[in-house]
Amino acid sequence: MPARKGNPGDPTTRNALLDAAQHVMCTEGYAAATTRRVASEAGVNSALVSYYFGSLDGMFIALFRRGAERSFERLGQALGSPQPLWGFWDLIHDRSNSTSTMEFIALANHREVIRDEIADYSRRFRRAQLDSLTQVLQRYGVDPDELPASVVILGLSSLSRFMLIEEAFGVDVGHKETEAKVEDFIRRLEGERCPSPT
Amino acid sequence: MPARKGNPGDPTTRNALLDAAQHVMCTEGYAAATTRRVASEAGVNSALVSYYFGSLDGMFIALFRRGAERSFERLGQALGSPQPLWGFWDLIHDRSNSTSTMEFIALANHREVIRDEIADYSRRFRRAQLDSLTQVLQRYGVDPDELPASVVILGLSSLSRFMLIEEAFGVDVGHKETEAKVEDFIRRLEGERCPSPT
DNA sequence: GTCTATAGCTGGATAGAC
DNA sequence: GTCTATCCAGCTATAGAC
Repeated sequence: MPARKGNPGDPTTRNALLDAAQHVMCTEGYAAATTRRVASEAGVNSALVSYYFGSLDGMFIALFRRGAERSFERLGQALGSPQPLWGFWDLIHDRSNSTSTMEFIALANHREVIRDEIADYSRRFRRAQLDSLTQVLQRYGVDPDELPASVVILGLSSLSRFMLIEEAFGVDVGHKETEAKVEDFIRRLEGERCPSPT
Repeated sequence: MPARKGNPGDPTTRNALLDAAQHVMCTEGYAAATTRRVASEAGVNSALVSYYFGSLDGMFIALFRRGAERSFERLGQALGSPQPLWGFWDLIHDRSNSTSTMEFIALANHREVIRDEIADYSRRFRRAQLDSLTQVLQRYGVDPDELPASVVILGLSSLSRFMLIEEAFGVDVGHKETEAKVEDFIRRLEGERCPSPT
């Protein structure tokens, strides 16, 4: 189950390295996440990246997995809440995940191990979404021929990611209207958004 | 109007360099598009990258602009055709542009000049889409309060890009159904897709 | 225009001291 | 566990020959 090789070591330092890697990656792009840069951001020596993760690839995979596990947990919570559609929309519409996802996609373009990792995770994630939202929509009386759960999932996910990317560039033409339409749609099925009691 | 600096030089070599850059970028990621790698792919010496574009950034900008100009032309053709919605959908659903767009977005994350370039272009592109599709939808009798042109544009663009990215990873759960729904939507407004006479 | 050569960096990974 | 020191590879950009 380890990313590749590397030592168990001190989880504090290990996490500090992953935190640093995430930060550098999101603010300056994956190419800036070098061993030296990440280690210096974490306040430790660059040799520790090899020690903990075996290689840079190992570090990226460990980072991706950590994020994926967190996302998967949050997906479960969102879909199990009293307002699964609102929960889902809020989850994928979370800005903090978007940048890092984009970087991993670009990274995957030329690192095979990363690509495989993301593909696996995406399928698992999508399956969970489909299983859950199929039941939810049925409960709401939505005709699955008229509007399949897969279309709802892909529609919400893609709109959310697209707008987040554009906003990162300072482009937001038409976003207000589109967001309003999405929220109208959810509201019709699930009622007004209630603040989560957590 | 030049990207930055650089010499006019031989347009054949210049284009060969841009072609090579595009190829390397799409197949191995932007980080692989180094002066040496690109020049060697183009069959010339790496010093020519500096000669033609002044710097690597200059090369990326020149490459982006070349692609943007082509896309802008094609957008005009698509939106001016007898079936603007089909034309638009086919244009954005073109696989060959998707990879390169993704790389530029990632690149922009840590190269300011690239980010500015993309932001400018995106706004211009969106404006043209909005101006044109607003009229088209009106002609089709679509109520702009019910379904604003901006929502149609963002919806189609985001779905298309999202699915193309996923397919690049070998993930296509739910794509068939979603594509079918999109095409139903266009068909209702614009009729069966007619093969372009060109 | 296109080349060779090179200066000056920065990178990943590892050996070995502590 | 964490460090220093180091090897070697690869990069950008430029000077100058042809």
